[in-house]
Amino acid sequence: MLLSIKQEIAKIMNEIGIEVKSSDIVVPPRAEMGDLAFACFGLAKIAGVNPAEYATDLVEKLSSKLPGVIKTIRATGPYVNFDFDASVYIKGVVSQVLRAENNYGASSGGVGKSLVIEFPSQNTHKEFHIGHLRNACIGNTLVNLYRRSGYRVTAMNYVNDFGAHVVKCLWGMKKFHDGETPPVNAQKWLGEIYAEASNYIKDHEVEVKPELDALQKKLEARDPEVMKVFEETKEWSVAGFAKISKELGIHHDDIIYESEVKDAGQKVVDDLLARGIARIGEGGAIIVDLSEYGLDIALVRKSTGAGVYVTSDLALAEMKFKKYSPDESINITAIEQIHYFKQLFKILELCGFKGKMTHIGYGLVTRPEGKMSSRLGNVILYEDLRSDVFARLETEARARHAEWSDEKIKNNVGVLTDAVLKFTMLKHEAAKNVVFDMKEATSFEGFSAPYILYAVARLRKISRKAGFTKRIFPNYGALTNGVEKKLATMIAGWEEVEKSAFAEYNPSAITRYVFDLAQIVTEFYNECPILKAESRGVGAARLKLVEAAGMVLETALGVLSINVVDEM
RNA sequence: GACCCCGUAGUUCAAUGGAUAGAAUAUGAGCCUUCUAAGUUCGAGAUCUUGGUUCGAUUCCAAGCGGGGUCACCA
Repeated sequence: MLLSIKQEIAKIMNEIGIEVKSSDIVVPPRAEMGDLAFACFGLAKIAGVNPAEYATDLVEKLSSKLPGVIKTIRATGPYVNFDFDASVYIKGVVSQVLRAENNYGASSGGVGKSLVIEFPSQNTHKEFHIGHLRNACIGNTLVNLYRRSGYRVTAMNYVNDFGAHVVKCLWGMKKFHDGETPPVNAQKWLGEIYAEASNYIKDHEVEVKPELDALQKKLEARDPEVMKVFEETKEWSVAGFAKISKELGIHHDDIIYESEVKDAGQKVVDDLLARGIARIGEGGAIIVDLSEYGLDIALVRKSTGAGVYVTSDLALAEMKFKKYSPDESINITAIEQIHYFKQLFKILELCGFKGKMTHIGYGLVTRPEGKMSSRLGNVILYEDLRSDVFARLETEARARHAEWSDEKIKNNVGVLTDAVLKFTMLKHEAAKNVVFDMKEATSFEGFSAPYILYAVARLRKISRKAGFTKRIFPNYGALTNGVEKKLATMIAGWEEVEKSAFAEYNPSAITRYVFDLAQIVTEFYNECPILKAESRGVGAARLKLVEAAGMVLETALGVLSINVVDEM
């Protein structure tokens, strides 16, 4: 509604020869400036008149042509301000949202286009840590955003199951945990062993290197005894990841293992060499010199003949483009790989790949306490974080709801835990670091998931209790509080928030919006009674606003893959 | 050394070439016979420095200072 009003005003202005875009018409910073505003500086300059005069003039030209929803138009200095008829406007917003339901804000810009998005691309035999969690949250949100705008999306996971990390893990298992029975969460156990081994190796590199090299050779030679352990442990990781994916709402359409593309990658390197894109560098290693593009030199094969990360990535890209011919390919990784991806994309471009390739880098996630355990170093495991959050929220919930069954506590707190984790991972722009402060994240105050879910729970409660009002004719004309219009504008703002979050690959725009909306919902909750409204018509109209607000809140949270609860 | 990113209330984050730079926390003072006080109202508090472009710069440009990251055999 808000967007269409802007478009309509822009269209009317275009018709009388004034060149503006709908995005030039904005919601002004303060309510007394009206519901929409247009700044005349630019046009006044072109016309060679002073902006205030231009504004006065424009008001005169437009006043007879405006759509019905605009009650008044006035010049305030160099600005033109538009005021809405609250009744027409609120009714318009509410009916548009309730008609579109969860599709409110979705578009069809991507129909006919396709996209591959690769995340979180964790390794087997290693931990699923807090960084993977952030990766998955960003990935989920982007997948949802692309699908909502009509793209055919292939969510892909590229899992590295073959490399030095596997050797370290298997070595550590033999050295420190030989003969032990793995716990229920064997995936997590492997990750811990990897971290343990990795830390140990760092301090004892010289003495253990021969053992590691020997094990690597055996693995590469597919020694039956080593392969047996490798296959078994890989399966533990894979099964564990599947469980986590389910828990987080990740659905991958395709999972590729590095071992499947490793050999093909070497062929790509041969091809690069044959085409003169790559050449032989120091010590016989194969390199691609990208210094003319300001990207230094990329190593694509070690002097030993072994592949490196980019070797397999090149083959993966080839496979991706061949299989899905995407219009865009997106990779989500930690931000320090930004240079690596610039190199990879440049090499692909030199090979003739034409599709758009995007890398989205995210910043570090840490906890304020710093190191958690000497054995794990700074690694924060997803499972550990999750159970910490769960325990904290469970205490709260039990204190508030002594009558709730264990089952109910478990379900309710489970949803809340998931929401806390996801919201915290997405609250800042991807490229920025996040400090996971337990107290802040699980707090029910401020910029947090519980605050928002609480607002949703309250809205749902009103809807349940006010069922009878549904038969009453809503009296939008009697909504004169001001908060109602404010809420309508915030609800209507979702259309543009979704568009910009999508255009800028920025899930944090959604977390902020959801919080802003929850705040106004809470203000509305306090200011505008429904069950005890001045009249039944007012109550009915407000109930419509409650339903529309709830719909948009749940839609926006849904884009973030966050579920809601009925009660808190 | 080169390249990339960043610098906004005590702290964590927003925003915009334009109206009085928004929130959250922390801090001070209030509000529960009222649809859940896991809430809410009010107060105080910030654009690293110096130049430049502009009618207008926190935003764009340059330099400096400060922080982070990367720069062929690591993933």
